[in-house]
Amino acid sequence: MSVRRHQELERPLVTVDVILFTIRECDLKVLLVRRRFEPFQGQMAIPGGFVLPTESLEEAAFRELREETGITPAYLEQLYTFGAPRRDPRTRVITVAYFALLRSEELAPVADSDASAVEWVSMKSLPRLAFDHAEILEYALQRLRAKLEYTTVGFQMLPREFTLTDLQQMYEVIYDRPLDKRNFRKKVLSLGILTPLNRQRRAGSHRPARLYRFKESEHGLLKDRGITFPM
Amino acid sequence: MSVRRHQELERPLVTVDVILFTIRECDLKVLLVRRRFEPFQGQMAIPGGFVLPTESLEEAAFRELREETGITPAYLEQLYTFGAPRRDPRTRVITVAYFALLRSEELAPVADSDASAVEWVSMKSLPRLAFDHAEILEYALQRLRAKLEYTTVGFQMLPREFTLTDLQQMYEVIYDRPLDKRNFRKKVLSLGILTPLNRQRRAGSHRPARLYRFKESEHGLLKDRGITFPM
DNA sequence: TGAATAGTGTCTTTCAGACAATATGCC
DNA sequence: GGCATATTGTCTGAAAGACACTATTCA
Repeated sequence: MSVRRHQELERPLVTVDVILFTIRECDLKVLLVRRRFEPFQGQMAIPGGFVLPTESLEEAAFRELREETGITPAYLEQLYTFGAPRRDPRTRVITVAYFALLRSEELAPVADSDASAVEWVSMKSLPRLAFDHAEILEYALQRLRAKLEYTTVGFQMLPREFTLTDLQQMYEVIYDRPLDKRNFRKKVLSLGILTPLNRQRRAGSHRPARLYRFKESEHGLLKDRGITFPM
Repeated sequence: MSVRRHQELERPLVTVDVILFTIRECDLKVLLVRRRFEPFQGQMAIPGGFVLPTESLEEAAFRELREETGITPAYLEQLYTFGAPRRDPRTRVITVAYFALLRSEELAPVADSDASAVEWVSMKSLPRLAFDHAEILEYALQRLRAKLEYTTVGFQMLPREFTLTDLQQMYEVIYDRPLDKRNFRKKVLSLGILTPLNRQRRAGSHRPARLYRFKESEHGLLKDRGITFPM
């Protein structure tokens, strides 16, 4: 069929939503906005907005996140496209969802924008969400867990310098189960993706912990395989 | 921003394209259509079309495939959404690509529809493709290879009854490298997902091969893990 | 010296991967 | 018997997973 014939068809709206995760207070948090208008006024929703005519989908994702929250994520990838006919009660809206990670050190003073109040919400105590956003978030969590098993994207949620305990806690929080400390460290260190630093972090009246850095440059972040948590 | 404010924005067209793979003549084939109109007239393209106002994206994928080729695939999942601003020279078109598998026994007499001639093309000798379809196809092949490693979707491309050699050849063709026969059989049989039949296939002046069936019912096709080819 | 967290090694089991000889059916 | 494909088992090395004690700092 020609494009011409379809110029008159009802064109759907296309939006881009961004699910942004980070680790904070030993907990997995997602960034949500509170809706100021109907429908679903007052409920929380995944930040997002319309795709502009001249930008790519990924550009739209970066822009919306920046506009709504002032944040540029450390990692961003396309998640899935949601297009059930009645997912928005007003009109047909097809949403390309993106999945993003933020370093916990860059939590920034979440600027709340013109249109919405922005909040970090624990994945363990999600409120009722607008539209089909609960489903989208569930899917994003699945993706996060899956990706942690065979890539090193998880490091994008840690501060640049971290302890092995920080790292283990990140996995434990996301998998929601404890890991064996010895096996975890053996595994991580054997991967050769960490640079031990000659500094330590002191945090109370106990032995200080060595700090490490992720060898980012050598690893494509996307194509790297080799991590096979869990244990 | 309200939907209202954006009613006037240039809305993109949204199409659904379906990359349909099967195994045929010991080769991985993809279903393509020859374009009858500009742009890219005469070139081959991935079958697809516009999403109708009341159907879901997945419904659109099934419908387009049926309309253009008369085929209903054994497996279908969303692949990725392509939305670069100039990927269609005429207007902004965002394409939700789907990834589908067909049993080789159901190759059917590919009905060529009103608008296009349909062909099975070897993945080893792809012609120049319309739009960004070469990129989409490359991505689909990556996904197919990845999925074969940790799911059993591959069985959706085999006839219902097959020999272990059939199965091994499928993996070899898709991975484009030979596998060890003994290790392959050991691995596959240990998974317990095959039902050996009391029948054999005779194919020439040599020992006949035992036939097997995939235990489809017990396996969710999507959530099943456990296969870890390659060898 | 007690409290709190950091750091470390062994054993067992499982699985991937290398490798070659025998079995069966048809001509 | 000769040809062509089907079928089968052992060994080795690597990695997963279970498991508990010592080290360091500070109050």
